[in-house]
Amino acid sequence: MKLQKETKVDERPRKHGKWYADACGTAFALELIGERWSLLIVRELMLGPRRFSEVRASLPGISAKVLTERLESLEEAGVLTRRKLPSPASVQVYELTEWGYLAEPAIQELGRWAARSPSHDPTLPLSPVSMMLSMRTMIDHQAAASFDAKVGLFIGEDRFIARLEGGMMPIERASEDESVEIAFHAPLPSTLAAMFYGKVPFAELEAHAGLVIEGDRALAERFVALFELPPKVG
Amino acid sequence: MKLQKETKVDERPRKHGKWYADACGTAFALELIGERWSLLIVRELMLGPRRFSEVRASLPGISAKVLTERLESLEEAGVLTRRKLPSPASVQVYELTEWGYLAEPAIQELGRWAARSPSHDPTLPLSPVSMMLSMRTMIDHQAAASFDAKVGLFIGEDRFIARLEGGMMPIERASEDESVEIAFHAPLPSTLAAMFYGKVPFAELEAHAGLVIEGDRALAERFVALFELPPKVG
DNA sequence: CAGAATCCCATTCGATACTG
DNA sequence: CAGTATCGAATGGGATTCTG
Repeated sequence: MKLQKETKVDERPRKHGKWYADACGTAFALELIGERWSLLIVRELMLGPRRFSEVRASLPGISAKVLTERLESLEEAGVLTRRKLPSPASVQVYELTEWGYLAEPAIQELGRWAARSPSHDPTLPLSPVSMMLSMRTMIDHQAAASFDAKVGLFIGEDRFIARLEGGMMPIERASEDESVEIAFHAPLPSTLAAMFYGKVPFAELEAHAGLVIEGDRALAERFVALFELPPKVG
Repeated sequence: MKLQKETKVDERPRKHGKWYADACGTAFALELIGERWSLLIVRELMLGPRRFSEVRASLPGISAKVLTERLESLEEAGVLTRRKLPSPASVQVYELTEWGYLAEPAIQELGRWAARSPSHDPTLPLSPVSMMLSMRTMIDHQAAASFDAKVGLFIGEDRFIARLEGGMMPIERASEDESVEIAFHAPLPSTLAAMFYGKVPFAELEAHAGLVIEGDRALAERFVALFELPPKVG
């Protein structure tokens, strides 16, 4: 109960709604997720609930303080909720709200746009979740329409399943040892990036990057061919 | 030439690429346009080149300093260029690059998403450009496919022409007294918002909000019916 | 591990004044 | 009009410490 600080009368201190007085939806979006790190936190939760330390580990450079603050304001904005997992686990996780999950197209469009910049550097590290989301962004829906498959994408400890069907490709964290038609095991997200976007041949990545492919290789080739980075401008 | 400041060795001070070390396109987008005000500046240029003072006037609360800084970093990022208009005018304007114009879908998706928030307040002021962009966002492309028209949208001093054709609706600033099939004159952007999104009847806005409609009113009704805000979540 | 609380410096912002 | 210069205040955010 500190009562000092008489230099400012503190009329409506902050909470969102402070930055831009603008009815434009874009401006309002920026009030909600326009602070540094906010949108990347949303991105990390896009494929399911995560714990504080998991989010922090995926965001190189964020401090505990800032992550705490951002999680608070995102919760307040209704983008995510904090939830206590059932009994035995009993661990706290952060999960997007229904509306929070609807931010995916916006995240994708931003990524698609930035990827077309002449100055985008794709050699930096990448989180497993952002690699998965980029695949959902860059998939050729036309070509994928005639391709049904269940594909395992295993990056280090992170295990995902992509269900390709009718041109759509939802991705979830793999519950357990689910059966898949093809499985890609990679030590790092960037290995998959080299394969899907760099079109580096399987053999090379298997020899030098620790890639392991299970299942029909011709099918794997067809799957990889579904993904392509948008053309640069200029 | 101040040479003090030995407290920091200043290795690679800034320039974009500083914030997030992340190959994810979304993260890179945030490096480029994630600073406060940046994306709104891009928005204001989305319908054509503008002068410093015009941008400033559309962004309530931005200071000259910050606008100058943002224009510089956006130019550096390749999002916009500064250009001197031909001879008689000889005035400086800022214009998006080809790639800068490609940001529109990202801006739209952010706006569409935010508009679905339960806490979005649509009663705040709105710039003419953001009203126009929102119309491009909220148009029902299905319904618009069978509707060809040239529509004038005149907000105070700002004059726009929307060319509805094949479900698309490019909007440009009106060059002069171009002929249109319908024209809406409104003193404020919010008047149009009330009409297109609030579905306030023409008569009421004509009586109390200074709305003036030229052309076939039945056609105008059909046109207005093409626009609708996305449903709130919840 | 998840976070709250402090400390404290660097950066950023906005207001104002000034200039070509 | 289109910025530049300066200054004080607010904010940001990293590091560290503490707690359940």
